[in-house]
Amino acid sequence: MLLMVQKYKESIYFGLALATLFFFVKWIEIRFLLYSQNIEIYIFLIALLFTALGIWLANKITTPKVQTVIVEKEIYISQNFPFEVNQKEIENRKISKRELEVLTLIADGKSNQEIADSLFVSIPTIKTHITNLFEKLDAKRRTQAIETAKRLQLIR
Amino acid sequence: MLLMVQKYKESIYFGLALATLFFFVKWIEIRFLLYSQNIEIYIFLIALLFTALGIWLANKITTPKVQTVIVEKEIYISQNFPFEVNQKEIENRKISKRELEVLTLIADGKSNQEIADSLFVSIPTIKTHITNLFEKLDAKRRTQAIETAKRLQLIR
DNA sequence: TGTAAATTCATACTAAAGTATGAGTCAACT
DNA sequence: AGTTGACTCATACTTTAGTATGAATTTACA
Repeated sequence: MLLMVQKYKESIYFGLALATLFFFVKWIEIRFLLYSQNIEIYIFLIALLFTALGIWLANKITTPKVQTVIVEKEIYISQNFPFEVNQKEIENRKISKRELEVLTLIADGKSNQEIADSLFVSIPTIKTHITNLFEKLDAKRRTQAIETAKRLQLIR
Repeated sequence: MLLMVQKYKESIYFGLALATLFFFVKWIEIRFLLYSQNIEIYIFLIALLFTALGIWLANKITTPKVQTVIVEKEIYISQNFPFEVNQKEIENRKISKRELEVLTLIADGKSNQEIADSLFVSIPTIKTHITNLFEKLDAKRRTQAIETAKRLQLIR
């Protein structure tokens, strides 16, 4: 929407510039046609003028290339008092509710058997959840998953 | 140095384009002067052509506009402020220096292999340490050992 | 109503963790 | 010099964890 307004604006500029230059051109035309019949010089001057106009236009119109600079901002976490679950991170990593439950139980030091019993599901189910968790947390082991999850404030 | 070569190159481009367009212009001139005496249309076409040339040239010559966008990437660092090792508990449970090292690495999510590599000892040695740790921490698994150790403030 | 995501389960397998037992080395202490 | 505790290593074994693959079911949602 804004982009269209921008382009429209540039068109107006172009129109105005064209009009202004046309009058200027007319003036030159009169002078040259009066003093000289050398049409080539006349054309050359117009060419120069409109080349300049084109360059000016191009600089006006062209959208700047976007260079993204990533600045790493360190966020220090005080683990104790104001504990708040990093919901954003959980959503970003698409960790489901069930997976989060499993993750919490892993961090409590529970075995797969114990987790399965707690959630009234089978061990293969727990294993599937854990495998998916490892993927989402870039972890290779449950201990690593715990470390990452706590660092990211996904769990207490 | 290279920039001058670059500019020189662009000048050649400009010259060639100018020459080419001049011949083109001549051709249009002949056609239009033959079929029409309307000099305004002729000028308008030239204006358009050289505006286009200008735009093309500008894109060739000018250094691209760069808009720098700074994106802050959040890095979470658990800087647990008032952390103090519960030395008394460590002594009570007779956890040795080496065992504490191993415990810390376990909590970092390291595998036995990685821990062994870090401490320049063999895997069986690490296993022995861990077995002793489990005894001293009343833990059955490394995850449980982590949970207990953190709860007792033995490690960060 | 179809479809995508979440949840569940299974089987078969490999890899890693954990257990049990025994033993050697070394430094500190008596 | 002998004892003790910490640290080391090994071998053999069991158990648990983790991987791969496929599939059924439920649920939320356009």
